Amino acid sequence: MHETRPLQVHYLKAACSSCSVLELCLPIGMTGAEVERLDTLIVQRFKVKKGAALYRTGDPLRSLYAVRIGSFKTCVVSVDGREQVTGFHIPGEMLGLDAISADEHACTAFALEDSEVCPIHFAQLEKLAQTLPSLQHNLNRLLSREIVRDHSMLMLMGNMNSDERLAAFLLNLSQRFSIRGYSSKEFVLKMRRDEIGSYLGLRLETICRGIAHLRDQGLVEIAGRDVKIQDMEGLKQMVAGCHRQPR
Amino acid sequence: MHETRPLQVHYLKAACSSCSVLELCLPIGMTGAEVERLDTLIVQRFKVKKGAALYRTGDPLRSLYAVRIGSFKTCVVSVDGREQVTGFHIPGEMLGLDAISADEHACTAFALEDSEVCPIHFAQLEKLAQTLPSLQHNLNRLLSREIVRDHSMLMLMGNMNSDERLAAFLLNLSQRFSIRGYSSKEFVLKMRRDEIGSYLGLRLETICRGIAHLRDQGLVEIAGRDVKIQDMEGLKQMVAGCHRQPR
DNA sequence: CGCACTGTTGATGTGCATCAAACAGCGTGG
DNA sequence: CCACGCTGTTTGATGCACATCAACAGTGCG
Repeated sequence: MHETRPLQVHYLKAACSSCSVLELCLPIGMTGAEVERLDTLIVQRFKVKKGAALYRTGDPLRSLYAVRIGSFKTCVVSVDGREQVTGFHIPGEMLGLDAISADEHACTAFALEDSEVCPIHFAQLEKLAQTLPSLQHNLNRLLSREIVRDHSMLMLMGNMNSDERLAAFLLNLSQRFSIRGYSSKEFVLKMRRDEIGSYLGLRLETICRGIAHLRDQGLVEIAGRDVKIQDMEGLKQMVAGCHRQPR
Repeated sequence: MHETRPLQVHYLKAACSSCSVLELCLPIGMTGAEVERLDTLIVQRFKVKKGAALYRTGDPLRSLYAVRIGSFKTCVVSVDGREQVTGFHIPGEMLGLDAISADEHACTAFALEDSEVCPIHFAQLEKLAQTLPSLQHNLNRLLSREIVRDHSMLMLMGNMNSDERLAAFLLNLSQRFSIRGYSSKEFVLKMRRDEIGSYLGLRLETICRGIAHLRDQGLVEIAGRDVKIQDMEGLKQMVAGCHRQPR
């Protein structure tokens, strides 16, 4: 559902000097010299332990973060402490974009496993972007892509039944892994069932049953957190007629 | 739910020269001289008839649009033609931000009534933004604010029951009208029940029943499309404990 | 006036939440 | 080594919120 368009990987330069995944985020389409200037913003990568928060709702916006290794979930939390997962993030994806709105983070980002991020000082990024049109353009696109992604999620929440949501979720993950050079047919879920459930607007039990349904139809093979997609086309068809009542 | 922070109206200049509402969108915090330069981008406002599309999914991105008069809905449409309303837009709000992602519009914008918009040529806007840091910053914030708004909607879709969703919807509209100098307690819904339903992930009948419930509790008085909020605090409490199971 | 569109309300059905119980994996400590 | 507690996953039974189906009322317009 998210990021329906693949990033233009073939347009990339070596990218952000030594980083192996940043080539998938900000520097798309920038020249080597430009990327080197972007490089100066990134003071030092750092690690985040599994379960730890990279930032929390209300924290002042200092940096955006590019995931280098590992994975994160972002969630908004209500007054009474319950959470809605708003996204999962794998290497090459950017965290913290919603903080630009009010100069403070509007959600909390938790590491799903031991992870590593590149902080990108935002004030400096904005400043640099003034002199690098392509950088500015990429930032705009990154922000806009997040909006498109969220609209797809709204479509999912408003119009799809539980099995379709699950299929869409798996397809989306598959696609994102594929872009990053991992297998699109075999991967590992780093999040728990209840986190998938929150993300998709369902209970964890419903996720389990959905998995069973997809398995019964021979579409996937899921054991614990290991996923094997057996019928990609079948999954896609499931999402294509993406309404409660196909009639 | 959306736009939880009011725009900084008191910081404004006369704004976009002669325009009365653009002071609420892009030029926030810009100097008079800067606004005049922004002004050069807006070649001519134009009208959109009720029911007509301002742009459609797949249209190339030429301009962003600021709503000057009237109102719009934006929707994404699935293969089989059904739609999910992703937002409603009133004067001073920007349309088309999701098109930046791929240089083409990712949704369709319909006028809910006879309306008027200011097209802002995007390529020129980006170019101008290079020399006007505050303009660039405002664009970034606009994009980010849309992301925050969408995350609130996801929270709503994932965690609120039908009556709470309706209350949140009315409060949000109220707040936005208030920011724009209209009454926060009395306003007119420009959209149909089924459009509200699509937006909130509910059927139109459920919207009707929700309205009846809020009326029975003495929170609002709704006749047709005329809304009078009678107990703002009561509505807010309804949304505050925003979960299916307050326990 | 007649027709199309929109909104309201009632009756019925169902998809998913909820409640409950059992199981699998896994590290810890006796 | 096994017993254990803990976390996460799976599956079954039941109930409810909302969808669906249906009938009708109000409104506006050619």
